[in-house]
Parts: sequence; structure tokens; C-alpha cells
Amino acid sequence: MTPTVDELDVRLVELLAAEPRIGVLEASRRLKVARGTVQARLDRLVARGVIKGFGPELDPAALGYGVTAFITLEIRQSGGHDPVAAHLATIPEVLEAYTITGGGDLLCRIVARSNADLQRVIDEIVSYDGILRASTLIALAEQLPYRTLPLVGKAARHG
Amino acid sequence: MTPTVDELDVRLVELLAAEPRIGVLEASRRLKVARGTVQARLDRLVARGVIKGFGPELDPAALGYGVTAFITLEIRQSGGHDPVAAHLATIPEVLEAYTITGGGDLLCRIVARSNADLQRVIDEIVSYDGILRASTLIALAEQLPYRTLPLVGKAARHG
DNA sequence: CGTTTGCTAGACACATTGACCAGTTATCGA
DNA sequence: TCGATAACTGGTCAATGTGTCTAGCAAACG
Repeated sequence: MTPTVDELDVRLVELLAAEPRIGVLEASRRLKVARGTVQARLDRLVARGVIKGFGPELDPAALGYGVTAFITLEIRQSGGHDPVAAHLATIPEVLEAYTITGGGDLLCRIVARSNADLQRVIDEIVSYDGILRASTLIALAEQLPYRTLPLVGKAARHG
Repeated sequence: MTPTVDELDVRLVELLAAEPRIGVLEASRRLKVARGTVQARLDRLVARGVIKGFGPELDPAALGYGVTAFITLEIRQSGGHDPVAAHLATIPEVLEAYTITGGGDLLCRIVARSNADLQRVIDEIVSYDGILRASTLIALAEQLPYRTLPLVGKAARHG
């Protein structure tokens, strides 16, 4: 299997991650390649889906949502996951949700303004009919902030 | 408490999220405000930390890491969390890690190339001395992709 | 061994940026 | 209610970057 990215791609991605505001021209200067090359590489990375986008990264904590928690939902088998996912999607505090192994379970990341507010969010979540049980884990500290950069390097080295 | 963001901020963030490549000038045209205003708002949002950055969003799946899992680590109380976090940081497949409620536990998001590869990643994680027990949940499907946009709207409406 | 693909290096018109400015509302505290 | 401060407008300017195109060259591929 041929790697999806090569060493130049990695350097480009790392450069963009470090200084997102530099343009294609400046990037080409830093990487010592022609501008067209950088442009082509970027287009290719986006086309392949390796780069999903350049949207602004928002910090829930800065918006006042300083409490993060993970909640496991046991849902009624019959209804299926989709209606539950649709319900969760209507709650802004639910940041993401995955179905996980172990009969009919869902793992969600949620945020709240405070521990008291967390109760409100949880109540809103479990108010839905198809949810049988919920169990919450409060995040105390972020030991390792979300990152994907090391993965690119590894993918290029072809692990 | 005064909101950290107002309605214009929300529209700006939503616009940037929808079309990240538009510049300040185009944004000002869409929002029907002066360019300087957009510039000032953007600077303010970044300065406040509401916008953490504009880095490229990478998709692990597109890099060949199609398997996502959540792993709970029970760590030895004595050593503390930091050495464990340092160990986890050296493993590219560990995308994030949180300390969570429940004595000395850590929740990590990890990715792997396949289920077999997942075993290798887990082995690498638990090879560390301070880790007593690990329990893994494999993510079957992404029901709700990571999002923060709805939160901004809610913060502005001041929930 | 010809063809395709990727990179270089340069060109061009055009749009955008960053940095200003003066003048005009809003907002808020006293 | 008034004054001061902060925010927004609408405009300028030079400098820079963008999108798009060209042609030549080298390596990889079948």
C-alpha cells in the first residue's frame, strides 16, 4: 500500500498547523518549492479528504462552557440509534456522539457551564424516550489536548 | 454576566465555518458591515481565545486510521498523572486524554489502522509501568461528528 | 521508448491585506 | 441628562498575495 501522504505533504501540513495564516506563496518559500507545487499539494490533500477544512477552532471553555463530561447512554434496542442521534443533535451542549461496542450504547461528549448546569444538560439528554440509562464521567483535566499532527508524520513514514 | 459573544460574532463565526476560505473583505460584504469591524471582531475573538486557531483539520480515517476507540486507564495513584500523560503523548495514535472522575482514571481517544492494529496500540499504551488496568470501547459509528457551532449561538443568546 | 505526471520558474491582471484616517453613532456611568 | 469612551462606518494608500496561465524538464510507468 502506497502512503496517502509523502514527506513534503507532512512538512506542508505541519507548517500550516504551526502558522495557519501564511498563504500559499509564503509556504512555498518556507518549504523551498515552487508555489504551484504547494497549491497542487494542498488541493490534493483537500480532495483526498486528508484535510477536512480550515474552519475556526472554537474553545467551549472560552464561551463559558468550562465543564466537560462523557456520558454513556444505554438505548432501547428497538428504536435504533438514529432517532436518538437526532435528539442529541438538537442539544448544543452535545459536542459529539459515537455508537460503541456493548449492546445499544452511545458515548457522547458534552459540555456545560457548571456542574449544576451539567445536571440540566443531562436531564435534557435523558428526557428522550428511547434512552434507558445514562452514566456520566466528568472530565477533571485535559491531559492531552486533541491532536492529529503526529499521526500525519506516522502515516508518511508508513507505520 | 455579559455574554462573551454577540449576535454579530455568531454570524461571523458561522460564516467562517461555512466558508473558511473567504477573506475579511468578503466576510464584511456578506455581513453588511465595514471591513474594519470584521477585522476588529476577528482579532477580539482570537484574543479572547474563543477562536483557538485556523489550523487544517485532519481526518485520521483518510490517513488510513479508520478505527476509533476509547480506552479507560486505571493508573497507579502514587506516580500521579503527568508521567502517564507524557507516555501517552509519545504515541501518535493517542489523539487526546482526559483525567476523569473515579479514582485515578484516564480516558483516551485512540485510533488505529485496523482492529489488529488496535491491539498493537493498546499494547503500547499499557506497556507503561504506572498503568494498572485498561478497558477499551470500540467506536462503531460516528453518530454526531464533533461540532461546536451550536454552542456559539447558545452562548450569544445567553443560555 | 513514448506517455503521463509532477515540479520548476516565470508571467499577468486582479483582489485582498494591513495600516491608516476623520466623522458618526452607541453605550455607560455619574 | 450629559459627557466620555468605545465601536462602527466608509474611505484612502502602498504592498502583497491570488488565480490562472505558460513552457521546459525530469522521473515514473506500462
